[in-house]
Amino acid sequence: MRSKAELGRADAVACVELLFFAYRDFTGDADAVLEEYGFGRAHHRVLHFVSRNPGLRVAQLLDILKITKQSLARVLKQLIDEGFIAQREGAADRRERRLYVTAKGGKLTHKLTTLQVRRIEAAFAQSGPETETATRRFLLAMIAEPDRARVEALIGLSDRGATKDPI
Amino acid sequence: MRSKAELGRADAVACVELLFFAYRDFTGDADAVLEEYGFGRAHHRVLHFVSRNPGLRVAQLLDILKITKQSLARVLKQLIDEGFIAQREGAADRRERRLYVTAKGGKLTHKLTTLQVRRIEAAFAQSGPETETATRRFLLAMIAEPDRARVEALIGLSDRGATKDPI
DNA sequence: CAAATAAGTCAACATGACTGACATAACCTC
DNA sequence: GAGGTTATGTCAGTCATGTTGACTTATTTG
Repeated sequence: MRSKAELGRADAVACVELLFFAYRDFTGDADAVLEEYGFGRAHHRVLHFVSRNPGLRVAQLLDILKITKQSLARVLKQLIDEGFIAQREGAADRRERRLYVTAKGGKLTHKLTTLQVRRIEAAFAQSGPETETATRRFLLAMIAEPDRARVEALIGLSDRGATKDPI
Repeated sequence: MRSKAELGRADAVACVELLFFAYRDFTGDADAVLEEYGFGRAHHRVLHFVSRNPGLRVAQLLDILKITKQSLARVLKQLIDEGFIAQREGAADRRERRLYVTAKGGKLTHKLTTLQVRRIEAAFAQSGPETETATRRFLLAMIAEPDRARVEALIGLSDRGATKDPI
């Protein structure tokens, strides 16, 4: 029992390690499946965000992922060439290449998401369902502004709607 | 209000994204400092775990990091050459090269840890101190066995003792 | 002494980041 | 309509960090 609401350094260090191991295993499930397709985590991120935001522009995706367009180009090209992602000209601005997952891409994304969702659900089942709200508030608070607001809006939307799965 | 204690898929997907963004920003603070030293995240991980477990054997470190010894060799050699980590022969078994942070290495580790701890503390301050226990339980539950037990023991120890900072 | 173990090393390779420079098409503004 | 801006794509080279496979050395253990 510490007197203050403040964390001891040791407690915070524990969280550092928890985050490291939790994230490593969180991504591990999907990594294994991706390997079968010859894809990596970079492909997964692209699939995920395109699937979640159909019609996403390349520039927006770059902003979300915080990588350079040269880095994105390689994985995006592969995903397009192999038919997981499709591009369509923007209706208003024909310079834009709006990104969409194809049926094939949506299927893979769904498979990957399901793995991650399962681990999260299993974790909450074990830690107690009441830990969900707290965890979400903490994770959101960990995100640096100005992304926090954007993420809040992103997940805020999906919280309400029906299961708007990408496929 | 969902009728069950079960998460909706949309809620779990929200957690997927929260984890992605939270982890990205969590590591970002330290990455910036590491760059000044010409180090990367790999060096940070080595420093962290050696600092937390003085006298760690190479084989144990490999097991924690789940990388090959050839991968470790490169970063470890740099850290040793530049005086951040020291090796000492095992007392009982002279084949072992027990790893320790030097004063220099401890200082850097402390600096990096402080950055991460600050973000975590700021996050809890914002999400409410009552979210701490819940978050820690969730993160622990996210870790796959058999690591979960090991991590539990690791942080369990440090939870109690006085601030056993590595330097 | 032989075998197993702890660690180190050499070489080659893959992935996914990066910088910098430049190309193309479409839009916008004067 | 010319000229600048924007969205995107691409070429070329580099770096960090991971991989496999093969082999060495020192030491402990059976």
